[in-house]
Formats: sequence, C-alpha cells, structure tokens
Amino acid sequence: MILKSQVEWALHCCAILAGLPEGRYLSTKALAELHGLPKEYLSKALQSLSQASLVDTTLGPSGGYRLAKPSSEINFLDIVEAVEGKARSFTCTNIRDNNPCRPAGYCDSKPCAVARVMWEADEAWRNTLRRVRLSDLVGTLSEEVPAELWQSTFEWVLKRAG
Amino acid sequence: MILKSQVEWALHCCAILAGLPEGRYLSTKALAELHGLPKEYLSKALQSLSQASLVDTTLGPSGGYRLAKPSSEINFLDIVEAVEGKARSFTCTNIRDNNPCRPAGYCDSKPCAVARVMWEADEAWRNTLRRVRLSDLVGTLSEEVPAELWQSTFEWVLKRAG
DNA sequence: GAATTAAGGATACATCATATCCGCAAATTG
DNA sequence: CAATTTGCGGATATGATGTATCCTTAATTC
Repeated sequence: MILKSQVEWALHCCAILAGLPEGRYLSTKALAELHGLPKEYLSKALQSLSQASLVDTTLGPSGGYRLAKPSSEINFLDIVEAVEGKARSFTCTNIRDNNPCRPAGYCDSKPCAVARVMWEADEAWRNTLRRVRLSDLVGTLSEEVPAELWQSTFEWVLKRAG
Repeated sequence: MILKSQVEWALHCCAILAGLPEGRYLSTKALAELHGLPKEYLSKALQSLSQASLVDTTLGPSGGYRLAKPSSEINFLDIVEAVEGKARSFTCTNIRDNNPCRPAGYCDSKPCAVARVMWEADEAWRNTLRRVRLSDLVGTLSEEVPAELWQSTFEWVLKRAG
C-alpha cells in the first residue's frame, strides 16, 4: 500500500503556491525546476489539483497555477485525494458469500465485520489528514526552514511568477 | 493506495482458525474451498502469516494451520502487516533538497514537515488496527452471522480439520 | 505572428499484484 | 516400507498500475 510520489509533489507545490502574492501564477516549469522533478509528469499532478478545483490556472506566458482558495481552507486530505483518488484502501469482495454452507439467496443486512474495521482505520487516516490545513504546513515550514533559504527561494519564485 | 486482496483473505482465514478446537489444524485446501479462493495463491498469504509467527503449521495429511497464540493476543495490524508489510504508505524523497537556492552540503535536522504529517496519519491508521483484536472480530461475527450458518460452517470445518 | 502555457491523448516502460505450476522435504496413513 | 498429503519456496506468466515522455490543441502575452 504505497502512495504515489505525485502526492509528495503536489503537497510541496501547494506549499509554494501558498506563498505566492495575490493574483500571481507559477508555471509547471518553475515548480519542476524548484523541486527537480520531471516537468511533463509533474504536470499531471497539477492537472489533478486543477480538476479538484484546488488551484486556478491561466494560459500563455506568465501563466501557470495559483491556489483557488486561501491556504487555511485547503487541508492535506483535499490534496491527497485530488491526486490519489477518494477510493477506500480496503475493498470488501464478500468472500464469505462463497461459503458452501450458505443457503442460496441469503443476503447480509450489514457490511462485513472485517470491512467495517478496515474502513474505520481508513477514516482515522483521512481524519488526521483533514485536520491539517495547508496554512499549518506553511507555518511549520516558515519556522523550520532557515530564514535565508526561505527568503532566497521566494525571490527565485517571484522572478518566475507571472 | 490499495491493499492487496490477500489482506482480506488472511483476516477471514484467521477468523476461522480462531474457531478451531485446541490442537487441530486446517489445511489451505479447506480454507480455499470455504472462501472460494485460488488455493495456490491463498497459500502465499498463509505463508506470510506463518513467517510472522501468527500461525503454526504441520505437514502431512491432517496437517495445515492453527493460530500460534490466543485470538485475544492477535490484532488486525499483526495480520495486515504480515501480508502487506510494515513499510509506511508515504515515502519522503526529500525533493526539497533539489531546491536550486539551497546551499550545498546543507542538511536538515528534522524530517520533512510534509512527511511528518503523512506519517502521523499512517500511525492513526495503524493504531486503529492495533486496537481491534482477532477475538473482537470473532465476537462480532458470532453475533451477526445467523446461528445456523455459524454452526454448519464449523461442522464443515471440523470435518476437514486434522 | 511568434512564443509560452495548461490540457489531454497516445505511447512506452518498469514495477507489482495476481495466479499457476513444479519439485522438495516432512508428516501421516495403511 | 510405500503411498499420500501437506507446507514451503522457486520459477514463470499475465494484467493492472505508477512513472515518464512526446505530441497536438487552444488560449494568452508581447
């Protein structure tokens, strides 16, 4: 059970976009260079964010991406689900139905007890991600990243933001 | 991020093994028939349980599997990790290290803030699974499965348990 | 009009889940 | 002892999916 690397990419890109001044856009090219990622493939992850309405886009030179909402209104789960999908990690295939002792036509009223536990764990995972906002991440990063690096990075970004 | 179907298989098989009388074994063949699963492939899942010391095995006719500990000392996470592995679902590839603004030789003291959140969610998932014991599952099933089916299933099982 | 950008389709490749088959060693049965 | 049954591990095949690249199209800027 491994998350796509695109999840990591999307989260870091959103953290950068959160630092953009109002109304400016940052291109796939800049985001790819900043993180050392394959531009064309990163583009797919950003398209997922766009489809989920987490980011706005503009075409043409000086075009690119910006957040569609304030970073305090976007949480980790929004971003993770945009890239990874909303499907649960456990799917119940009802193998108990194959029990040769089972009377034909019998139908369970409740979902399988095994599945309920697995889904509960899935919900715990999602709830943790839901509780952390993108603005929280930016706050943590601004504290932990050395001030000079933080500043020089956003100078680098602003030079490329249209 | 999808769990292997073997996880579902292993959980249901353990629930059956938990109902075996002391000292009896149930074969892969019987477990596969009971759940309508491919015998050879189910065998791989059971081998994983064996390697994790969750079940004991015996060879020969009347051989097979039984739980290695009381069902109250086995939890969902034990079984899930035996099949799925213990690796975290999120791997941090440190893409921030590719930042062209970063001074060479710089080394983070802490793990990446993004990774910490993702790992926290992973822990929440694991904790939920850790809290549910196999004996809890058996208890729930014995309440929810119709009494006749429950009984006839274990008669079926006992006929095949060596 | 030329350059740049996001979007999306087509394609290639590697990895992994799924599945099957085989041979081996151990245990049981007769 | 001989035949059978079983778990175990290796080898192999296949399909789905993650990763990655390339190309075309439409929109935007200068």
